[in-house]
Parts: sequence; structure tokens; C-alpha cells
Amino acid sequence: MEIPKTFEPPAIEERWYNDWMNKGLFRSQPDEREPYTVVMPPPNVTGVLHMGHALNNTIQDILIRRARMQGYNACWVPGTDHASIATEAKVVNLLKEKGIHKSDISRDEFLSHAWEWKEKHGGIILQQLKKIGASCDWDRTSFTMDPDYYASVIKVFVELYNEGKIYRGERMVNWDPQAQTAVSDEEVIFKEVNAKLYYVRYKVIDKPDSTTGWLFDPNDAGDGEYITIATTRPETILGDTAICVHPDDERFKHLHGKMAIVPLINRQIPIITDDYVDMEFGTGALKITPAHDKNDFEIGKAHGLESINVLDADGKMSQTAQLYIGKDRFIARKLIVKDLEENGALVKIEEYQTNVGFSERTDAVIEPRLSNQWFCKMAELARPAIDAVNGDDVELYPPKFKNVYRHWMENIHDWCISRQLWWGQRIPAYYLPDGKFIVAESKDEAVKIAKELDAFDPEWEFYTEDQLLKQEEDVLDTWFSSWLWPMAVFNGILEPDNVEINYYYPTSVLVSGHDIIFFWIARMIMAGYEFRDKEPFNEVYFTGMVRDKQGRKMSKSLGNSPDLLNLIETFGADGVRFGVIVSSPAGNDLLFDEKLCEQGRNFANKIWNAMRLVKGWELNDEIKHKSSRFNEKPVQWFENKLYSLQNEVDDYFEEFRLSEALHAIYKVFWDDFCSNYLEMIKPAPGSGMDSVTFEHTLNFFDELLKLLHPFMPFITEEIWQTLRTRKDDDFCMMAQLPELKKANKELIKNTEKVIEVISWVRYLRSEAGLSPKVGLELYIKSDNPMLYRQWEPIITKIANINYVSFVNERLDGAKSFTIKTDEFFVPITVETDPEEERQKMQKELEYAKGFLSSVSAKLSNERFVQNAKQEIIDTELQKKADAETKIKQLEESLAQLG
RNA sequence: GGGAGUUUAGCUCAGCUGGUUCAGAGCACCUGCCUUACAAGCAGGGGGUCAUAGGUUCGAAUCCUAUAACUCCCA
Repeated sequence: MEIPKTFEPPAIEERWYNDWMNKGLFRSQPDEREPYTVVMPPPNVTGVLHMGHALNNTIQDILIRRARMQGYNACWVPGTDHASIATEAKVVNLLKEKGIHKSDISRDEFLSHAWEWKEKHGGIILQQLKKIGASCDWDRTSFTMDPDYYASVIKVFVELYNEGKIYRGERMVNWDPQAQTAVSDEEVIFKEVNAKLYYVRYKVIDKPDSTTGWLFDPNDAGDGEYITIATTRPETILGDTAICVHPDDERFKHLHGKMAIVPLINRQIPIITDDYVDMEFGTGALKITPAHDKNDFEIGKAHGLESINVLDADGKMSQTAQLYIGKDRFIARKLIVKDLEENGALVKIEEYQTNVGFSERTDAVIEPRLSNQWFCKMAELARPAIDAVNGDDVELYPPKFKNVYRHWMENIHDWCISRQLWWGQRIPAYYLPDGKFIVAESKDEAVKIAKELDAFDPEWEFYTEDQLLKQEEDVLDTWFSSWLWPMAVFNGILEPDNVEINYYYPTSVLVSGHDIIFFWIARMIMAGYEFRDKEPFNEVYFTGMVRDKQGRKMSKSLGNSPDLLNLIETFGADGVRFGVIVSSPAGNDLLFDEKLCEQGRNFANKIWNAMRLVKGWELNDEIKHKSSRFNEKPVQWFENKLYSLQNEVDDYFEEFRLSEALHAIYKVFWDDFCSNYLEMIKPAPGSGMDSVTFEHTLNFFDELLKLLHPFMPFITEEIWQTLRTRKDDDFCMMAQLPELKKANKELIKNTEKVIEVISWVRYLRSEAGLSPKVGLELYIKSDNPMLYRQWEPIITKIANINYVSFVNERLDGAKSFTIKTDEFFVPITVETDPEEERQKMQKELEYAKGFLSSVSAKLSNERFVQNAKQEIIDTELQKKADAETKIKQLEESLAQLG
């Protein structure tokens, strides 16, 4: 049967993936083996596969596949999260297109639309993951709104509430005016923007006398005293309730205790002092708007100031603002600047760079807003989670993230967990007619509790349940469900003692981008200790961010993320996996370039052709004896090379250095196996291959495929199945990696010398402009000719040598080269410029002499000889000897040239 | 403002506890080859004052200090 010259991935990929699936090879059930568990960071249901997912999931797949081949019971749990803000926004927009407004339909109606959308589109990303070969146990696919998962979240909420770790309160929160919900601190992204700093002056008056009333006449335009503040948000002036200066600021001491007049609306506000104020900033005077700034809110609280909220939930000016009512805050800003200017209150405007918070989900400018929200107390939860990472119960790779983690955890703030949305776990708090609330896992439960309350109003007896209790409208932050992920996917919250959770938990490793270390990783660790008293995973491997060639983060808005399915189409899943991994050093960002996928495809093609070569060999037992002797050295050498590679790869995996592991395999597979080994043992056209060498070669091929399989599963499976006749249930994917063996380094080193000889001969031939077809003679002058004698048949074959001779004297009139102390001569009668030759040698000689003198200096330095280790001194001595030989040889050659 | 990181070939990066596995890999580039597995390939080659300046040391890309540039995180 003819095997095609190039490897064609698409058909093969689909076939093997289906085969693996149908045979249930991805499935895992608890058994007596040691588990290796990975839970997939659940992608957003609204998401489509992008490069970040490709990187992240390829890494997980590599780890899982390798673990499987090491005999672990490997379990990779896939799933998605419900992404409340993003999904709700999507469904709202979809409904809008159909002419339905969210406010016109009931919560239940909305949710049924949302579920419909989820069923239809929510699994796309998981389907796409199959295309890159993800070997997840799909039967375990989880979703953060599955009934059990939902119940787990509710159970946890009630527990935390009952322990006093969840509370409800009016706080300053980050308000997303577009999504119209609160978001947590972590969901605010600060960006530096060019803004303006407006200097606005407020008229100063004496404190009003309580008996005589105001001393200030708004119509008095007199040139009394003013105090000037600097602000980036002039529209919030309408909500000012004080001006604050530093108590020690000499410039303002005479104003302490006086009042200021808010421009345009003429509200009288006190001038207060607080050492929070930075005297250096702006004018040293700060306007205080407790309703619209976190710091102002704190100052307001300390000084008993009123909060005046001038903005509505949608970011437009409210009734209380008095002016610009119903105008968006940014429009209001422009209008008020104009009015302030006309009013004479605007002193100047400066260009200013400032950090503005944007919503992680909607990119709207976040508005600090005072509202009633639910919070989770974090300090106590954080404690065991800090210890876990400090003590390496949870190991972070790369370790530099330990600091980042610790710093955040030690300064952790309470977590705002309520969201003013419908899509998500609805907070299980039930409000009584008097406004008090009961937290319970169900309404029935809440009713029961209500009836036992001391404060139960007898009149309530006649209420229906719906009249008696109204459930909280808000849902929980999505992260408040995903922080349970490693437990909830095994139903470890509802049934803490079930077989699965006991077997698979703690999971082995979590692979995630470092951008969600606070959102998710830290919280999972806290949840693990809080609800199970055990870490959720033993190791965390942080991947870098995928960037484009120019180093820009890949994003939908930039449109610089390549279409992954397209890439897979072009280069094959193996090629894409190769491209993604090969350039992705542990924890560092990855500059993605399609070229790398091409390299991966080429690699797949290379080993494909190696397979074609080997498959094409005909066995011939007549030459068995001779040929196997002939190939003894290459077989020995490659066997050791393989041991060495297996060890190397193992070390790399220990440290998650997948990129390096792949490099190492690539190099040995291509350079050592294909370019050297196969060329060495390749039979002459027409002659056959002995079965001993052949069997060794197939074994080597098998082992290389096994090492490569986790990285490039499809091509390796295909070749594995083609190379030999396999049993029905024999898969590369399930093949077990061998025990590690120690490589004979001496043997490898010696072979490298031989390869160097071959390389030199080729070089001399090419330098002389001769065709590779021209056979040459090789004279070897060595104290230890045995090595070269053993390799003689190979050398003659692949360096195209007609005749090898071992000599004791240098050969005049020949090209020569030196490897260590061995000299080689190749008679080439092509004319060369003797002067050029001489200069070249002279240069080499000078370098060797310089080298020798530096080595000698070192060796004659007493302190070196005293301090350095013996083996280092030995190598220096060896270097000296080699250099001396080399100099001698060069001098002889030069003398001969004349 | 606080903290972390990076700086090595044209590009992307390795280089661990200082010493011939120390100046490396891949890509790109140059030369010659359609050599019977592979032109998605083969053989060979050129290219770097290891950001800068000091210091420690017998010895520094590697350790220390300062400087510069860039990146990220937190406030």
C-alpha cells in the first residue's frame, strides 16, 4: 500500500479522537490506582475558543496524557461557568433584537430565555476543545448552574451566613452603570487615561450664627475670600458636602472652621481638617463628595457629613443633583465646566493623567456608589490559605507568584458577592414584611424559621407564603460559585463523604492564567480550607498571556487573535499544539506566531516520513548476522541517547518546563533519530534490513512516539498504529512509559566525536566545491583508534569515504582537522589559495595560543589550584593538553605550507 | 506612590547552586543540493563587548550595588 508523502491531519485527527472516545479512554472511575486529577478552569459559556484557551488546555492535556502514560488514574474534568454579567448582557441584547425588553418580562420568563440560549450556544467552546485533542472525561462535564452545583452554592452561602461570615450592608461599591450592577474590587480594571484637572474656587464665609441664620447673601458678588480645589470630576461638585484641608497646612489655617459655598447651587458646606489630605496634590484643598468617592466616603463617615447622591444607577444625573437632571455624567461634566466658567468659579484647567476604573465585563467607567449589598468577610477565610501557600501545601509555579499572592491575601478586603442580575444563583435571603430577613436554603425552610421567630407578627399568620416572604432579588457573583469548582464537580459540598470526592480531591494541579490569581485561584484555596479543610490542588501552574508578534495581548477588540479552528485546519491540531507550547516558556508570556504552527506541522511531516522510510524496509534474514553487527554501534548509541532524553524530559516535567521538554524531544527525534541514526542504519537501495536492527529501530520509534504523544497526540497515535500491527485495545495514548534508565554518557560523548568527524569531512568536501557523491579517503592519527575502528563502516557509509587508514604520522598535502587530540587527514587535490589557507591557520594558531596562555595562567595561579575543585582542575589540565596538541599540529601544518 | 519582573544573535527565548554540556536553541539569513523517507526536505556556513558602570572572586552572562529602558501587578 502506498503511504502518502505528506501527512494529512484532518481525517486522521477526527478518526482517532472518535476512536479514543468510543473506547472510553478518557473516562475515569475511582479504582486502586493513584489518581491524577485536573479540573479545567471553566470557560465562560458565552466564550469561543481563543489562543488563551488553546494554550491553557493544551498544557492540561499534556499533563493529563503523560500522567495516564505513567500509570495514574488520570481524570480531567471539563465544564463551563455561567458568567452572569456577560451572559445576561448577551440574552438582554438578543431579546432586544426580538423587541422584548427585560423590564417587560418576569424573572422566570427571562431565565427561560437564558437557559434556552445556554443550551443552544453554551457548549460551543467545549466542542472546540475536542478539536485540539483535549482528553477530558466528557461524562463529567459540569456547569456552575447545574442543579447540584446550584444547591452547593446555596448551601455554602447559608453556612457562611450562619457563621457570621456573610453580611448585608450599605457600602460604597464599584457600580457598573452599563450592566447596572455592583461588581467586586477585582472586577475593576484601572487604566491610565488622559484627563483634565479642573481648579474650582468656592467662596468662603464665616460660620453662620445659629441665631441669626446665614451670613451669606448669594447675590453678593463681592470679592471676599475663596478656596480653590482641584478635581477631575467637576460634575460631582453638586454632591459636595465639605472641603477638607490638612490640619497642618499653613495656607489654610485661617480658614479652619469656616464655611464654603458650592458654586452654582450655593450649598453651604464646612471646611474641615483631616490629615488624609495630601498637601502637595493640587491646591492642598480637597472637595469631599461622600456619595461618589471611596475615600471621601470614609472622611464623610469620620466627620459626620451628609452623603448626597447626584447620580442614578444608569450613570445619569439624579433629581438630587438639582442641575443637568437625566444627563449622562460625562455630558454633565462638559456642561458644568461651561457653567462654572461663566460663573467665574473655574480658575484653570490642567492636563492630567489619572487612573480610571473600568468594568472588567462591560468596559464602562466604574462609578463608586453607595448601596445595599452582600459581602463575604475574607480575613478569617484567608488565614489558612496564606499558610498553605507559604508552607507549599499549595505550590505555585513559577514561584514568583507566591509574593503576589501573599501580598494580596494579607491586605484582603471583604468581597462584594451580590449582583443586581437575574442569571445566577439567587441569594437565599427572604424578607419579612417588616424588612427583616431570614437566610435559609429554601423558602419552606425560611417559612419554618419565620414562624418560630419571637418577632413573628400574629397578623402574618394570615399571609400567604408569597406575601410573608419575598426572596432577595440579587444573584451571587459568578466567582462565588466557581470558587467551589474543585469540590463541586465531584459533588463534594452536598455529599462531603462520597467516594469520588474522597478519591479525586485534592486535585493534582491547576493550570490557569495568572490574570485570575485573585478572582479565582486564591478564592478556591480559601474555599478548599473552609469547606473541606484541605487544599483544592497541590500545585498551580500559571501560564503566561498569549500575545501577538508585536507583544500585544490578544483580544477580541484588537482582532489580533487568529481563528483557532482555521489554524487547526491549516496546520493540524498537532501543529497548533506544537506552536503554542514550543514558544511558551514556563510562566512567561507567549508571543504567538503562526510560523510556529508551521514548524509543528513540518515536524509532524518529518516523523511521518521517518515512518514511511522504516515501513519501506524489507527484512532479509540472510544478512542478519553481518548487518546487525554492522549496526551495533548506532543501536547502542541511540539506546543511550533515548535513556538520556527520557530522563531529561522527566526532569522538565517536574518543573512544568513543557516547552523545553518538547524542544528536547524535537531535537532528538529530528537530529539524532532521523538525521543520524536512521541514516546510519539505512540499508543500501535494494538490499534488505536485518531483523535485529529492525526490531531495535521499531522499539526506539515506539519510545519516541510515547514521549511525544502528550504534545502531539494525533500524529503519534497514527504512526503508532501504522508502525506495527497492534491489538484492538492497544493505543499509543494508553502505552506506559518505561522505567527510567541511566544513560552511558561516555558512549554518547564518543559517538559525538564520530559524528563530528563525519561533519568535518562533509565540510571539507563542500568547502572544496566537491559533490557529496565524490568519495574521499580518510587518514586517522589517534592514540586510541579503537573508537574509530568500531565506527568505520558507518563513517565510510554516511561521510562517503572510500578508504579509511590509521596512521602514525601526519599526512602531507592533505586537508586536516583535529578533534580533541586526534588528527584527521583528507587528501583533497583541489587547488586552494595557499596564502588564504595560511592566514586561516595562523588565526587559528593565535587563538589556540591565547587560549593556552589563559589556561596556563589559571593553572599557575596558586589560589586557583588551592581553591578550585579537583575536577575543575582536571578539566583545565585536559584543556591545556588539548591546546598544546592543537598548537603543535597547526605549527606543523604551517611549516609544511612553507 | 508601593512591589515584582525583564534586558543574551536580525526576531523569540534557554542558559539551575559562579569554572568546556558557556556563549546556546528555534526561526530568519547566506552557500550548495530535487542524493530513492521527507524541498513541509538534505548538507554546510556567517552572526552576540550577555543593557551600562562599578564591585566581590583565582575566575562573572551567572553573585552584589547603582543607573537606564521596557513590562506587569497593587493602591
